[in-house]
Amino acid sequence: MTQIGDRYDPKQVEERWYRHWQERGYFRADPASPKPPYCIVIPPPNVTGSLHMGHALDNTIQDILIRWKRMDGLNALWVPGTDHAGIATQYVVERQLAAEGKTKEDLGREAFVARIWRWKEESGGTIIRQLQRLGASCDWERTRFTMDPGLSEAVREVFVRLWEEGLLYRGDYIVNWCPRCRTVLSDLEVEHEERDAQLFYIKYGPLTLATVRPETKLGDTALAVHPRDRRYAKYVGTILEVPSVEGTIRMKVVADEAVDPKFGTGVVKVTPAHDPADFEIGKRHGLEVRQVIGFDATMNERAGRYAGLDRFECRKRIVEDMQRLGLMEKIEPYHHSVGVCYRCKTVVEPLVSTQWYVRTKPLAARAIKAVRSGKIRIIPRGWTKTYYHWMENIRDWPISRQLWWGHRIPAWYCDKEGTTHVSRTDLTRCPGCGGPLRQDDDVLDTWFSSGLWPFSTLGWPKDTADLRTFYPTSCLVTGFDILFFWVARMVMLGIKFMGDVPFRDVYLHALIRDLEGQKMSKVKGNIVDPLDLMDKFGTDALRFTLAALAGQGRDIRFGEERVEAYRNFANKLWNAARFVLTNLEDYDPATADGAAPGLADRWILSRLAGATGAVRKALTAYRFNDAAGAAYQFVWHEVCDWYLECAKWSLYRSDDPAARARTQKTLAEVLETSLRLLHPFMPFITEEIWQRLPQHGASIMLAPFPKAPKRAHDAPAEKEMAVLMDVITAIRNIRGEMRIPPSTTLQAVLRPGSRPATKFLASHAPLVQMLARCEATVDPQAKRPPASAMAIAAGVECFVPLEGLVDLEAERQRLAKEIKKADEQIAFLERKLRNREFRAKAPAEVVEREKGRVVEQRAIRAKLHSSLRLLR
RNA sequence: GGACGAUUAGCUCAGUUGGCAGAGCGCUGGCCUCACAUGCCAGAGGUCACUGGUUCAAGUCCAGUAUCGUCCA
Repeated sequence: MTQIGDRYDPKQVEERWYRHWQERGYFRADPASPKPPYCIVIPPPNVTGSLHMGHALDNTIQDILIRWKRMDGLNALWVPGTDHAGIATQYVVERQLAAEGKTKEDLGREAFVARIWRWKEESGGTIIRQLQRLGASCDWERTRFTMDPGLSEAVREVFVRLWEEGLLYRGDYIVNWCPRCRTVLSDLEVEHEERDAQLFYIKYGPLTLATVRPETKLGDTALAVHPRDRRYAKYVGTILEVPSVEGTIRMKVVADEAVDPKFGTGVVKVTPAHDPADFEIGKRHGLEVRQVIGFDATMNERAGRYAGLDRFECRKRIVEDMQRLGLMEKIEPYHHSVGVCYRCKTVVEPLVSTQWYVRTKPLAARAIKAVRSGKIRIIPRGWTKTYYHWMENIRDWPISRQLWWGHRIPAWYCDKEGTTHVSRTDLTRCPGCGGPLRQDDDVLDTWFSSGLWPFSTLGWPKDTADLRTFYPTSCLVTGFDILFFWVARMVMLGIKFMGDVPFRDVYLHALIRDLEGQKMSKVKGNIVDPLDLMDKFGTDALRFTLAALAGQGRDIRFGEERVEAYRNFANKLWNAARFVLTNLEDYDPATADGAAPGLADRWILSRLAGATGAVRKALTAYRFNDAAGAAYQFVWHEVCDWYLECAKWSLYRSDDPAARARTQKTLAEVLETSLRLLHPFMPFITEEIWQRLPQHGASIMLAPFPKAPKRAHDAPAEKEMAVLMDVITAIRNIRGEMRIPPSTTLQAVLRPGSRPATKFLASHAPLVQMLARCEATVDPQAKRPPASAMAIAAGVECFVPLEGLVDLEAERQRLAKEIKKADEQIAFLERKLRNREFRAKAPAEVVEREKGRVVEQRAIRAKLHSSLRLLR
C-alpha cells in the first residue's frame, strides 16, 4: 500500500478514477440485460451552455439515483445529451458575426446555419466535459443532440402525425413578439415585470380615456365602454368625429363586457393589432386590425409622420404633440406589469402574425389523467396542484419560431393552388399541380423537440431494443421552473405517441439562489461557479453539499461555507480510512473468526444497519438531504467519534489477539460498507479508499449498495453502549465545566444502582477509563469522596474528586444548574400528570412513560441535592 | 386580482403520521490526546411570525392577520 497523507487531495484522485470507469465501460447499459431496467434521461442542457449551479444540483441528484440503482442491481441507464436551444444559440453566433461587422442576412440562411453547426462542433462539448468533471455516470455512447438525424426524424414524424390528426393548425393571431429576437414567443416565454409607468388621460372629443400606450392610438379602430356603464350609454353605436394628432378622425364607440368600468374613466381605446384583449374585442365587433408597429418595434408607414420612430420614442412625441394640441387631460404615475422576453428582457410587442399552433386540449386531458391515476407521481406532491391548474387552463401552443437555427417546419406551400403540404420527406413539386413549392421559413420551438426527448433519445420512431427496455423511464429530475415548459409537454407528447407516460416519477427540485435569496445572474454578478468550487474543495464536497441542501423547499440559498464543511467531512472520512488501513496491516481474518464481537463491535454494526436503513428510506422518498444527513451523522459522529475511539482499546491496550483481530474485522467491515453507502454521493473518494481496502471487486460502483436486514439491529448492544456513552460524557462534562485540561487524569468513582449494572460497568471500566481519561472504580457501596463533583448518567452516580484541582464553588454552581434543570422537568411532568384528562385520554404507554420520567427526575434531583449539601 | 410557498438558535435550514424543539456554520471555554487543528472535548444560545380555534397534548391540524417570495392573469 502506498502511504497516504493526512489531507485528502481530490486533484490526485478524481480524473484518474473517472477515466478508469469510463474506459472499463461501467457507465454502459445493455438493453439485453436480464436485470430490471432503471432509466433517467438528462434534462438536456443548452449546447451553448456551461455548467452552472442549477446543472450541478440537477445532475448530482440524477447521478446519486443512477449510481444507487446501479449498485442495487438494476440495469441503470442515464441518457445524456444537449439541446439546440434555438434562440440562445442563434444569438451567440449572431453576436460573433456582429463582431465581424456582418449580419446573418449577409451570409444567407444556409451559410449561417452551417456556421452554427461548425460552432456547435467546436464548443458544444464544453458542458459534456463539465458534467464528466462532476462525476456524472451517464452512458456517453448514447449522447444525443436534439438536432441529430434520428431525433430530427422524430420531430418530423410527430409534426406530420399531429397534422394528419387535425391537431395542428396555422393562422393569424395576436402573438407575443420579441423585437430583439425577431421571433414569436409562447405565453410561457414571456415574463412579467413590475414597472413604474404613466397613465395618460387622452381627450377624444366629448370622452376622455386612460391608456399606458398612447403610441398605439394610431392603430385605434374603436372606443369601448362597458355595456352597463350608464355614463356612456348614449355614445354606444355612434361614430365620433374627434380632433387628434393625425387631424380629425372618426371613431366608433362599442360596448363590450371586457371593459373594466373602474379603470381610468371607464372608456378605453381599442387597438386590435397591438393588444391581446383589444384583439378579442375587435373580433367580436368586426373591427379593422390596423397594425402601426412593425416587427422591429418601430412605427410603420401607417403611423404617418411618426413612421420610422421607435415605439417608445413615438410615445414621447405623441404625448408632446397632444399636450401642445390640448388633447392631454392629465398624466398620472402608474404601476403595472409589462411582458418581457425571457431571454433578452426586451419588452414584448403584441402583434398579429401567422403561426403554427398545436391544439393542446385533447393532449392535456390524458396528461391530467396520468397524474390523477397515479401513473405519474410528482414529488414533492404540492406541485401536482400547479400541474392540474395549468393543464386545465391550457392554451394552444404556438410552435413556429422565426429563427433559422432549429427544425425547419416540414410544410410546403403551393402558391399557385394556395395549398399546404406537410410531409415526412422533403418536397420539391406540388403533389396537386406539379408546380413549384415553397417551404415554410420558420423553425419549430426548441421545446417541441425536447418534448419528445424521453423517447426520441431511445430511438423512436424506430422500434428499438432501448425503447422496449427503458421506456417508460423511471424518473425525471428537473427544476420546478420548467414544469410547464418541458415536463408537461413531455407528458402530453409521450402519452400521445408512445401510448404510455414518459416517466413514472417526476422529482422537482429547488432553484439555487445566493445567500440573499436572489437569483444568480451575470448582471447581478452573484454567480457561484461550480467549477471553481470543485477546484477549491473537490467534486465530492460539492456533490455532498448539493445533496445535503436538496430539501423539499423551493429555493436553496447557497453559501460557500457549506461546501467547506463537507470538504472537511471528506477529509474526516479520509483520515478515518487512514486509521483503519494502518491498523489493518497485520490483520489476519482467521484469528478474527474465532472471536465473538465485543460490545462496541456489536453496537457499531447495529448502528451501521440503522444508518443504511435511513439512507435507503430517504433515497426512496427522494429526500436527499435526509440521506446525506444520515450518512454524515453516522460516519462522523458514530464511527469516528465513538467507534474508532473504542477500537483503540482492543487495538492498542488489549493483550487478547483474538479481540484485536475481531476489532480489525469490524473496522474493515464498517469502513467498507460506509464507503458503499456514501458512493452515490461521493464517488471519487469512496473509490479511492475502497480500492485500498481488502475486498474483492473491480470497482465500488459495481459493488452492491448496502442492505440492512432486520436482524442486523442489535437492541441490547445499542442500549448497553448508550449507558457507557452516557457515563463517559458525564465525566467529560465535569472535566469540561471545571476546566480541567485533558492532560490531567481524573479519579472517578462510579456507583451503579443495581447488581447487573455493577457487573456491566466493571467489565467495561477500561473503555470508560480510556475515553474519559480517568482512573475509575466501580462500587455500588462506594462512599461519596469528599470535595467531589457528581453527575448522574443512565442511573449511575459518577463522582469525580476535585481536591486540589479546582475551586469547589464552580462545582456548586454546576450542581445548582443541574438541579434547576431537574426541577423544571419535574414541574413540567407533574403538571401534565395532574391533568385528569391527560391520564384518561392519552394512550397508556404515553402516560406510563411520563410517570417513569418523573420518578427518574426526582431521584436525580435528590442525589444532586445531597451532593450539593456535602459540598457546603 | 387568483394560486402556491416561506416565517423555527446569531446565519442557512431540517423537523414525514400531533407526544421532551434538532443539524451545519458561527460563538464561548479547554486541548497540537499516537487517523484527522479541514481536528478533539465540553458549553451557551429558541414566546417555533402574530391572533383565535380543535385536542388530554399543537412547531406540527383548522380559520384569520402580517411580512417576504414565486407563479398565473
